[in-house]
Amino acid sequence: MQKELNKKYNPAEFEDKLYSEWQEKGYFSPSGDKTKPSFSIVMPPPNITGQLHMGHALDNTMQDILTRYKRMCGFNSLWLPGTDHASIATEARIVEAMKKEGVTKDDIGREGFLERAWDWNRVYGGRIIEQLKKIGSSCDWSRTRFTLDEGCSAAVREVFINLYEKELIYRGIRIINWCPHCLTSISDTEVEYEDRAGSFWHIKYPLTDGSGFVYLATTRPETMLGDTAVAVNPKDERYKNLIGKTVTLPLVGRIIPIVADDYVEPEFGTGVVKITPAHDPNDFEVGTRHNLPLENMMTDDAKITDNYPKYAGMDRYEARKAIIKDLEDGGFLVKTEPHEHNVGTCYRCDTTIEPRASLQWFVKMEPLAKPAIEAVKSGDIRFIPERFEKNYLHWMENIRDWCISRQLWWGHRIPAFYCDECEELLVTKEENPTCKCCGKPMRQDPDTLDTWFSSALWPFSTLGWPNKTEDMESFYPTSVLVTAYDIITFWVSRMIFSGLEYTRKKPFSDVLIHGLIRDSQGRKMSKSLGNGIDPLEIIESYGADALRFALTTGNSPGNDMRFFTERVESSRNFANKLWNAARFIMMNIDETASSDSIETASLEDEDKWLLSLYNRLITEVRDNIDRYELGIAVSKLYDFIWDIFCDWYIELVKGRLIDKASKTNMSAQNTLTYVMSNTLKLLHPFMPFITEEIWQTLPHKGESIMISDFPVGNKELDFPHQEENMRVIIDAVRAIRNHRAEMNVPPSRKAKIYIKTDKTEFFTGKEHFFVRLASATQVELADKVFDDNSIQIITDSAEIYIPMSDIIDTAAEKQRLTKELEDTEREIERAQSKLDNADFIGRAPEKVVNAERDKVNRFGIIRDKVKEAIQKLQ
RNA sequence: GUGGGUGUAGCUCAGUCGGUUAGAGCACUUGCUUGACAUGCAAGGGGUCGUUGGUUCAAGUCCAUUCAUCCACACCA
Repeated sequence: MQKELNKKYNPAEFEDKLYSEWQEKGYFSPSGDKTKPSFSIVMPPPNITGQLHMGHALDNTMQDILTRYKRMCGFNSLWLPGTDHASIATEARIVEAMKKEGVTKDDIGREGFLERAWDWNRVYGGRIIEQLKKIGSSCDWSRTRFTLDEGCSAAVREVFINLYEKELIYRGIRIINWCPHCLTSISDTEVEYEDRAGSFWHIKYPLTDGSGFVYLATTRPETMLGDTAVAVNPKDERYKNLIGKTVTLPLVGRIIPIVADDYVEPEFGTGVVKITPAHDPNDFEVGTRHNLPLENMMTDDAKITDNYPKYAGMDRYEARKAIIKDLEDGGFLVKTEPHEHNVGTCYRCDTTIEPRASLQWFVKMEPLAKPAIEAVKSGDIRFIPERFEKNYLHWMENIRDWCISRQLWWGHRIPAFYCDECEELLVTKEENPTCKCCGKPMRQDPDTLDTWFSSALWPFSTLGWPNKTEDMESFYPTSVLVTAYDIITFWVSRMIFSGLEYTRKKPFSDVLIHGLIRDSQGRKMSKSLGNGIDPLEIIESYGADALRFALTTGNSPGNDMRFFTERVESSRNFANKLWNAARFIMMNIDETASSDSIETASLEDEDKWLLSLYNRLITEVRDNIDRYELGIAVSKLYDFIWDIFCDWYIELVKGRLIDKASKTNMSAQNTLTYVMSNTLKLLHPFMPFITEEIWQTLPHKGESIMISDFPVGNKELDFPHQEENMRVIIDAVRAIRNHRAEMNVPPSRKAKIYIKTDKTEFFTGKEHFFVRLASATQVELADKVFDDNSIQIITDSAEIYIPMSDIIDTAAEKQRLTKELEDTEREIERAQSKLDNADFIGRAPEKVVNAERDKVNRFGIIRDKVKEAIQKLQ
């Protein structure tokens, strides 16, 4: 034997060791065999700010299962890892850290800041990669990428310039979401809305001609400083005469027009709206239609500008109070009522965002969205589960232009240059361009790009695009993208339109969506709640295999899952079971036992039965994984290994194994070894470590289970007759155990059994099973009626008599038999009513009809025998 | 407001193309120092598949209705 398994299953002893062995041997890299089909996954790059959390653990476990499976199936397989610079999140963390040192961005300047950021990446970017290795991720680390590395940056510049030339990127003044804390614009997807209690302030603006007032209401009175009009609906009879007049803005004194616009709903509020084009997206639209000036009344950090000396420097909420007070004092405040409304907040820092007109770069979305919608509608790109297509399509179909410029330093700098002399704008790959008209050096745009701009290119920028690389050739489009549903709009949709636009190909064929891992009460795991469970701690206590198994079992695509430590425990117990089964095998086989083939000619029925079930398992597991039904695949493996292999097969053959002299000893050894070894292969994608450790210990050919061939279904291992035979035997054993348990007969109390059956061929030579598994002392087969003085156990294939009349309670036995008779009759009735139905006979498939006939027959036999048994008792 | 999910055993969840008597883990009851494993073995109890209707030979599964619950998107100043 190669080596022995430790008596105790202790994953910590071998998981890290095996991982480094795999890595050293280069198993994680693609085979490079071009004659084989390719399989590729790009890993959703974790942020360099991050620690591995349960979501990562699930996401990467799923990717690892698929990759290991495909690799074993012979595919030229690549799982490409990497990290994301996470522009805004990382910058915020660094600024925070600097604050503790009393340093600001301005103190150290752009260069100094970027130095710190790269240092940060060196420290924390590597950390998460080490954590990913802990869960067994078999990705090709030699291809590890970073969204801000040389290649990704080149791809970003290429795309930016290309889109600019196609006029799909433009620079302009639009309303954007401004975070006054992060001091940058953010995109619509990065805004989160929450309900907040607020007020509705009703105020009146005097008409300039002194003929009265217009009454309106607002939730943000401080923005009145930026009002450049008041609007009414053109169809609103009440206000028709006001259109074209002007009002004088209270507190400010500015004279502003009353305009007519359909946007105003007469039914809502007073039907009059104050228009603040620089601070509200809808007002901005109205302003554009009516050529209204933009009056920006706030600074970057949401304070009132110097244009309004009375309020200058006040924070927006302070200013609100002051303005309300002044309005009240001036008699302009009519009333205040409570009002709940949705407030947009920054997804990174939770600060209330400020809609703000600002000069930014945008991607024109409509032309890009069209093909992206088509690709999904046509089925070229498939979501699993399908329902997420709707989410995606809904978002794509209502998409607005994407604000991509950020007032941050950590990220891809926008490759646009300005000449301060002649206002020339140049978008170029050059690093220090000069102005075309005046020859002077140009100034680069200080802004960087939205972090998702580079993530959108991830499936191909990581493979070497825009260069025509071998990796692009072999692995693009990628096979499947695995991610959680909360990131479909942020990322998946942007990869789809980017891939289609720049590479003219879809970035991936399948999008496998999983849910979130919640805590045991169903809450999202979050830092603020402190309810997160650290996957690394779980691995330490239970092993990575147990964690992976727990995350996969009972999980189905798209659905959230609660995390219970008990579940990990039961997964660990399963690993322990497998470990001990392997130990048992090791103790009972010789060196000649073989794992790579099986000679079926000399096998016993129970061996063939096991092989037949194992063979079916192969097809089912393959089928389930191919359909991304990982949870189903894994539970089939669990059932087979625990119930079939351990609880039945091993128990069935113990006798043959112990008796080394028996003629059937060797065939039991071979079957055990063969099925165990190959079942390990089926399980390997799910539990890579324990399967490798055991496989290495068993007789095997080849270096590693990781690079062995995934089993293929084999017709020669189908043994329907033996399956039926063993079913009959197992049924009989169960029936005996059941009766004995119900009558509280301890296993130590052995008894003789007599079997009366038509199917003697099923029972002949199987007597020893009853001795071993059903507490029998002696088994007698005979086609005769046995003494009344015994209990009678009835299955569809036999009547079993156990002479124990002295210990049974006749009344209880009669009651039990009566209940059994009733149950049986109910089942017969149910099946018979189907068979009596001409439609059923006519329309149901023959197989189904025969199954029902068979049922009636089987239960009919049982019924008659039970009846007989009851009579005998009387 | 629009769209979507979920509702199955005490708890957490599976349930593939509509087709045997609806499953698992945990929990529970009973028995077992059976030579791999008490992280175990055997036996068992526990379900009107949220409600009501419909389609079908056949519904946990498909359709409609309604209740509960969760989420996404969009928002009226």
